[in-house]
Amino acid sequence: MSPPPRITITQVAAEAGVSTATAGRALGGYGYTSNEVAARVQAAARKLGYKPNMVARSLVTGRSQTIGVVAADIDNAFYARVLRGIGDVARSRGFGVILTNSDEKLEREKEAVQLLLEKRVDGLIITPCDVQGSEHLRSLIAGGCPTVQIDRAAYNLAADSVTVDNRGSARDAVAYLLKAGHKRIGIIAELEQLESGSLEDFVAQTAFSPVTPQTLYPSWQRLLGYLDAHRDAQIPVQTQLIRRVGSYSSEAARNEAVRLLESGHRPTAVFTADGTMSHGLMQAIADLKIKVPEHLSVLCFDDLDWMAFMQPAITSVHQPVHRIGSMAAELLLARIAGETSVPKHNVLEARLNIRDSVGPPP
Amino acid sequence: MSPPPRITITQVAAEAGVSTATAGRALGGYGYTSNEVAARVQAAARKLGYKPNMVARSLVTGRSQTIGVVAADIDNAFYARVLRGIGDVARSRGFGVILTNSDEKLEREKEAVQLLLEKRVDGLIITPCDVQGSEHLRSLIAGGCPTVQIDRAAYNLAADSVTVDNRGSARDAVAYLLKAGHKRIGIIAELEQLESGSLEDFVAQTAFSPVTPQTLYPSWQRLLGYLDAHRDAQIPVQTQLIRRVGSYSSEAARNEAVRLLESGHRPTAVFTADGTMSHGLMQAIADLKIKVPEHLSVLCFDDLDWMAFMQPAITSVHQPVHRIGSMAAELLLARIAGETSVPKHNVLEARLNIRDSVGPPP
DNA sequence: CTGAAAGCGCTTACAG
DNA sequence: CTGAAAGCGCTTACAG
Repeated sequence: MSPPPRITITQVAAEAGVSTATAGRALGGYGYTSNEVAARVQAAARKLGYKPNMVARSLVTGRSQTIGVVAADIDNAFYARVLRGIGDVARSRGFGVILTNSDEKLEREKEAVQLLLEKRVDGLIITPCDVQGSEHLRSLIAGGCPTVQIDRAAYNLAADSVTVDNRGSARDAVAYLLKAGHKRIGIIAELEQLESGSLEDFVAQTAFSPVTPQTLYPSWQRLLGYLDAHRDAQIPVQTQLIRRVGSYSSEAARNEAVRLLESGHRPTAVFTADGTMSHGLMQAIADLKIKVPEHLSVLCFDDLDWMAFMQPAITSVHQPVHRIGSMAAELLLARIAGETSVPKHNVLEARLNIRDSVGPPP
Repeated sequence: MSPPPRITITQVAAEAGVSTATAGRALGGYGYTSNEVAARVQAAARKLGYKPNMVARSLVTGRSQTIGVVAADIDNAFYARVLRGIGDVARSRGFGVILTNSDEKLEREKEAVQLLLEKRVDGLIITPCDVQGSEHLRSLIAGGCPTVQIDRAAYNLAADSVTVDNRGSARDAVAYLLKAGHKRIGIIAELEQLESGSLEDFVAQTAFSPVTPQTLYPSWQRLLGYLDAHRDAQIPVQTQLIRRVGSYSSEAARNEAVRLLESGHRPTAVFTADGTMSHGLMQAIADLKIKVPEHLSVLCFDDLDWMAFMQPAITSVHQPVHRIGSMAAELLLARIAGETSVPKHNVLEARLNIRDSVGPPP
């Protein structure tokens, strides 16, 4: 009933009649061993049911064969799929994955990074929840911990990143709606933090000078694409059609969407800037019993083709989410293995998934 | 540019002018220290930027403050949410979580368990992919590793489990459809493995003797509930309405649903036994342009209220998925802390989420 | 309350 | 190719 004592390499060595050093070499895949001795040691290990203790190995080698992940929220389908990509790569390379959630809270993120550091991960993949205040990330990297950012890239941080072309894909999506004849296109997006100035300032300012998108969060970058498309088509932007939800909450998005659709300025089409916003819009449409696309055209950022199951079908922008994860993991493992080229910002293309459902304005 | 050397407790001790033992006591939260010394050590630690090395601590204490999770597929919303529950509890108790995927493959599951064992997790939470052939789990537990099963419980395994009342909730759901007047109710479920005998045998057999549900997979248990409801209502079961998809694939479910809905025996209502099957059915309904509930009533097992956004709304069975995860984690942590009562099979209730959409048969 | 010593289970130079 | 010794960074008895 009591847990049987674990077998150590010392016991295997004794059983095989060799030193622990030799047993280690025969079992651990390092150093040289004669075939004869190796076989004897392996037989002894099998006989005793020896399992290596990676904790001890980590202590001496200084490497844990583990990567840490700080996701915003694993219960969000985007991160779930990203994690799948990470996990697939990690498994194939014999690495473990430690998962934490930040909930977009800086405090949580710091705690998570702290935990991962104490557990001595060999590197980490993170969704920085604040692209400005990333002092702890800076010191992390200064401390020599390989780090890959995902979905966002903190300003001025010398770390790799894997993101999607937010601005370009949003531009394409909105251009598609404009081309179908829509002139009043709503946008529902998170758009929480802005370094300074109001939304109106932001819109006015970008009409003249191109903003550096590096400093912006994905939702702001997607808004930029929305503005780009309007400028290209020479259609004026109406700020009351731009709706800031303020958080990644489908409930909040639903409320904001209802307000937009019930306002006196009801758009003829709506663009949602991420899967959560899309979720909220769908609820609002169901609440208000609006027919798509007869009464309203919809173009969703739809990470996982959820919306594809909706009746009627809607047009969507599809991100290569699994690829984001696998690419980040591959990059990180390369860094861990000693790849020392300068940090790269990898931007993946999103795909506009045309269906039969963007109609002309009613 | 080179990674600055890590600070160890030895250096902190030197800086504070005490022994490493004392420094450890002041920093590690064990043993006694005078306030004066503790303060001096903490000051030294802060000054040098000391971060404890949990790997070293683990080696000596034999505990890693980490739990391992073997999920079938983190990209499945069910597991993503379960993992959220696990992660929330783990974080609040200072534990890390190592995640692995088995993809319902026994080989993968074994590798995953092996990895977790080598990393010396303090316990693990697992979705056994085979409720019969669980020899490796048996030896795991014999080895003294606290283990909690989730979603399924392997036959005759002396380990805790957290599952939902599959049979009861399916019975209630199907009874609801029967009460609305439906007599031809299709069921779409995974129903892959069966110990022995055909589906027909299974149905015939349960008409007389109650099967022990412990030995069954969730999808079979839900089929049992389907059969229960029919027996209670004295409505004969038609086996051609029972569709075995054979895997947790929404694509396969879609094909099977199309076949069911295009067959000469088209049902007036369909019950889907899990989120993936529900997904597939929705696609089939869109493919065939079937109107719900005018042409077909639908009752879905809908873990995450995905279906709730569908137009029109459908009735669903909602599982307490986050709770499954948090409960499993709490149970596991209690075991790790030394709780030694006999293993418990915890069965959570699923909630029938009535909407306005189950109509009478057309 | 504090320190010297031993030890957790491995790997790593260093001799041979 | 193999072994004796030292050491990774902590914690744990054991004295004092």
